[in-house]
Amino acid sequence: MRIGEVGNAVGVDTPTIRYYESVGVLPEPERTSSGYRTYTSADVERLRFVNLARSLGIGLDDIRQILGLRDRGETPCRYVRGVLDRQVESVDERILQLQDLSGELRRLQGVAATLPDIGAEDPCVCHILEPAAAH
Amino acid sequence: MRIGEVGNAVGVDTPTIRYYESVGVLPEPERTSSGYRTYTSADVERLRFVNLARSLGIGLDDIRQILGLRDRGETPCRYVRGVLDRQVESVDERILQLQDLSGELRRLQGVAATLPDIGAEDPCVCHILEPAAAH
DNA sequence: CTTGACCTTCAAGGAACTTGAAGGTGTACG
DNA sequence: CGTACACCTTCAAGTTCCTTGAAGGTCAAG
Repeated sequence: MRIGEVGNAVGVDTPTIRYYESVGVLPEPERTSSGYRTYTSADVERLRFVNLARSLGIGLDDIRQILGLRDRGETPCRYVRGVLDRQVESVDERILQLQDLSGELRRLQGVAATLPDIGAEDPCVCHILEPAAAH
Repeated sequence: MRIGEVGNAVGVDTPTIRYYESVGVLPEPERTSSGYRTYTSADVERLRFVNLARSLGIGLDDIRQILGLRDRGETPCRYVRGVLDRQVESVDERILQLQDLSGELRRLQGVAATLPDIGAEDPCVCHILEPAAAH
């Protein structure tokens, strides 16, 4: 299988596959005599795993760790549990931050709807945003 | 006022202030004879505005636009409204994505809690994550 | 006169790709 | 046989918004 087919099969574009290889998340594949990369079905599964883990927001460093443990015949389960715990925590924190942000932005939209445009002679940058600083 | 005082007053560290200057969001300030940057209270207000807008997730390009309009005596209100609309949309979309992600991660935590560690002879990378691909 | 806090510049790093340039390969069609 | 055309190669640089580090100048206090 060539790189484009693999990409289509898994849903990852070709520069990204080469990038994963360059950072050591995927191994260097065999090549045809003309230099094209050729992949086995095991490679495809590995990429599928990487893609899944990325979609869960797991970083390439953690993925490399998990795969490395597995390659050395070890069981990455404990490590994976730790990664999941950290991940849930940071995602939930990020959600709270964004909910605050969304509320504030909507409040400002409301302000913007009732306010006229400021005049050119007005010294403040923006009547919409600046009262927000009063917080 | 020197750069450190300005940073303390607004809550932005000094490399970041220099960075804002380097990308054209803040103007080049006056210097003392020995080369230290000196800021006016107008500069401080401008930085305060930049910091507020950043905390709303508004990008430096948009901020530069808003400030540029203002500097040319124009009223950035219409532009600001557009930025706000785009921002609300993208933040809300991001929240939905993260909520999905959080649910999936919690589901996997549950799976991980009931599963034993895989054995070293097991061919799959991870019993915790891989069933997630069945989605 | 030295210590220490503060300032300067320039360069590189970080996360995870994305984009672009310049060029080789493989195959189907006329 | 030639030539489109899709696909592949490598290397380098760009993206976003800073952060960190190195190497060194300035200034007030003790």
